[in-house]
Amino acid sequence: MQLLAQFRAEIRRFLRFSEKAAAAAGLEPQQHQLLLQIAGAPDGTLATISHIAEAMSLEHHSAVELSKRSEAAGLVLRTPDVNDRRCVILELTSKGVKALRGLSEVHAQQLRELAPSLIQALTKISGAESTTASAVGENVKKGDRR
Amino acid sequence: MQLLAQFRAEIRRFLRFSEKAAAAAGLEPQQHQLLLQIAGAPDGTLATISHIAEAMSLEHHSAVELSKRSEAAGLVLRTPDVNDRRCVILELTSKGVKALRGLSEVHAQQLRELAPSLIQALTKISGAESTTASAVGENVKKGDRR
DNA sequence: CGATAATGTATCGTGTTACGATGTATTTAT
DNA sequence: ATAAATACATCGTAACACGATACATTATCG
Repeated sequence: MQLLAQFRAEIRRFLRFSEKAAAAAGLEPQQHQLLLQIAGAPDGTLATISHIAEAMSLEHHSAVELSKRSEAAGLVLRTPDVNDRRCVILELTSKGVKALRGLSEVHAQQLRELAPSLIQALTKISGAESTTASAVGENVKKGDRR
Repeated sequence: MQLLAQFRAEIRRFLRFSEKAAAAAGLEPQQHQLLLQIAGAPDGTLATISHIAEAMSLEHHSAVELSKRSEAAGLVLRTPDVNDRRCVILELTSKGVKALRGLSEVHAQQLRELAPSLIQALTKISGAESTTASAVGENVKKGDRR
C-alpha cells in the first residue's frame, strides 16, 4: 500500500521538477512535452497532430490546442502536409530546439539521480504488493504522532 | 533524446490509465491521489494538510482545496487536531477506503505490466543519454514518411 | 464513378485543478 | 508579552483537457 503511495510521490516529485524546469525556461509544462515528442518522433517520420496525441495520451483536439499555443509562443511550426492535406506537420523552430536542448539536459541529469529509487519502487511493486486488502486504514489513534 | 521522449510517453500512459481508473470509480484523479497518500502516511502518523502537500508536491492551499473537495465527495474526514489546533487531520471514510482498495488493486496490476519497460527506459537513461546535444531536429524531409 | 465511410484537424463551451497573493489562528521563541 | 514561525483558509486567475460538434480530405465499395 505504502509502496504505491511512495511510487506516486516519487513520480510526482519528478514531474514537479519538470514543471519548474519548464517554467524556468519560459515554457508551459505541456509545451515542453510537445517539443520533446516532436523531436522524439520515430526515425524517418515527422510529427503530426495525431502522432502527438498518441504519444502524449491526449485527445486529438487537445493536441491541436496545445500545438496552437506553442505556435503562438514561437516554439513550433505548423505546416499542412502536401501529400495528405488532412495532416498538419509539426516541427521545432530554432527557439524550440534551444529550449528543448536545455531542458533535456537537466532532465537527464535529474533522472540519473531519481532512477535508483524509482527502479527500486517499481521492482518492489511488481514483485511484492500481493494485495492491497491488508493495509488500508492502518493508521493510528489520534494523539500519538509527531 | 528519444529515450526521454519514450520515458515520458510511458509515464504518461500510466498516468492516463490512472485517470481513467479513478474516473471509473467515480473519483477525480487527484482525489484518488489524496486517498492514497492519506492511507500511505508513514507508520504511526496521521496525515495532515502539510504532509499531503509534501507527499503530493503541492502548495498547502492546493492541498486544502483538494481535501475540501474530497470531503464534500464523502471520501475523507477533516478533523481539527486536538493537540495542535493549527493542524487538520485527514482520514478516510469507509467510502474512501473502499474506493482506494479497488483502485490500488488495478494500479498494482497495471504497474506489474508496465514496470519492465519503465525500468528499461530508466536504466538506459541513467546509463546512456550522454548528452542531448546530438539529436534534436534530426527529422526527415517532408514527404517520405508513413 | 459516385455515394458513403473513415481519417485528420478545428472550434467552442465547460469543468478540474493549481497557483500566487493574501489573510487568520495557533504555537514557539526571545 | 511580543515577534516570528507554523498551519490552514480564501479568492481571483490561468492552464489544460475534455465532450460535442463540425468540416475537409482521402479511401472504399457497390
